Amino acid sequence: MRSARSLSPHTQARAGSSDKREAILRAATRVFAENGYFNSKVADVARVAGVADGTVYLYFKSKEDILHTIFDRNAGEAIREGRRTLAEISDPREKLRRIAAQHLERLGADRDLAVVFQVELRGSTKFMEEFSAAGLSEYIRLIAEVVEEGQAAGVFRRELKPKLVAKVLFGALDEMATNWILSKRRYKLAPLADEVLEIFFNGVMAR
Amino acid sequence: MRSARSLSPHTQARAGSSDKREAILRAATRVFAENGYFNSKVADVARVAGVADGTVYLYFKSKEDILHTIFDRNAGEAIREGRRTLAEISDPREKLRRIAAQHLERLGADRDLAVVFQVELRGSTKFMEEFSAAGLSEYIRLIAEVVEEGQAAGVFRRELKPKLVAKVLFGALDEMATNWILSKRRYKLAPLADEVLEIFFNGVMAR
DNA sequence: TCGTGCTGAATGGCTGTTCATTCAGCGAAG
DNA sequence: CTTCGCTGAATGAACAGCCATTCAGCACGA
Repeated sequence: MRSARSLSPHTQARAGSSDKREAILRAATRVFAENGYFNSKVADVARVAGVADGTVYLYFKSKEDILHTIFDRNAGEAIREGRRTLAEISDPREKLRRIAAQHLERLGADRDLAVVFQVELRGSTKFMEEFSAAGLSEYIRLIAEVVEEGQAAGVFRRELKPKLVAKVLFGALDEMATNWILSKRRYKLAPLADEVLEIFFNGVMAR
Repeated sequence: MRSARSLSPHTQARAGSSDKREAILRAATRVFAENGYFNSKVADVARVAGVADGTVYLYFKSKEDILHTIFDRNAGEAIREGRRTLAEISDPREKLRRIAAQHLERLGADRDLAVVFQVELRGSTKFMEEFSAAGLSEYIRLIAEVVEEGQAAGVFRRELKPKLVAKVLFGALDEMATNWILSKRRYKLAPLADEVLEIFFNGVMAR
């Protein structure tokens, strides 16, 4: 049922119902991040969320549905934010700078969520494919469009393939995020965006 | 072919024993690639390898041990090959070119193995950490050393951090590999090395 | 009293691992 | 050359524990 939430009109129930769903999602993100999706038990998620095992199934179809929801929510929001940002800027170089910064800021702001995105969602070709089809390819397209725009404007080299350029940038940022997660040393992720872009824009060759 | 029956009557042991082990590793690579590590049953691996379930445990301690062995073998060989190649070349730029080419050639040569490396081994922080500690960090170091060398020689920009430069290159190559796996369209992976390097060396900005 | 959200013990299927058993092939003895 | 134990690699049915999912009932507000 889609609207399992519509409770009594004048109570604060609105918050109650939604609360549990949110609690489960938050708990699942933490539990999946800590133990890995396949090693996580639904019972663990329920315990951390402070609800009974069965309650999880009042809000989600299955364990996998929880993972999907975590992905959909955050990927959707990220792409929406990206488009919004692009609309406000005209310089292609600056557009890429903002996209990269947002990318790393978002992941750097929530380590558990970052782990789920960088690690757990990639743990099987099945997830990878869905995940790739759902959000990743659109994200790459977003970047590639900015590259084309820059090429048209003459700021980016015209002989490069936009899609490939986009993947290179994404791959570099992705690697920063994965390294950050695995690193014992705690450092800020977001500032790396500029360092990556410096290489991406100007290359490593000495002039 | 399976024909590798016991060769000569007196030298059977080595080859025979090794055969089964190899068969299991090959089968596991395929099964893990197809179904994902966590969704693969030991029984499936055994069936594909043409041995009984129990036989798997004569050669491996556990299901996880199989995955580890697949990783150790191939990562070890890749790093050894990398070092060998570096020893034969002096130009840092050419060194990176060869490393990148080998990286993509190796993965492009065996799709199942590539899936295991790009997807299955990253499916949990536990694997990721071991995997990172075991081979990845050494590989990054290998690249970073070449970068330092290039900086000392004045061919690469001295203001860039070698480790970070290495990660950017690795990330870009890694992304090429992952995309290649997920792509329905069949294309050659290895040629992308030069396209990635063109961006990596010279950047995307128009002169 | 009803209705509703929630509970958590019970269920049932699944799968990694074990181990009692089989048997091919070997060397020794005749 | 033939016979005969013996060895240990290989087998695969059975085990044991795990865990996603269900559902009969509970508590509580209206």
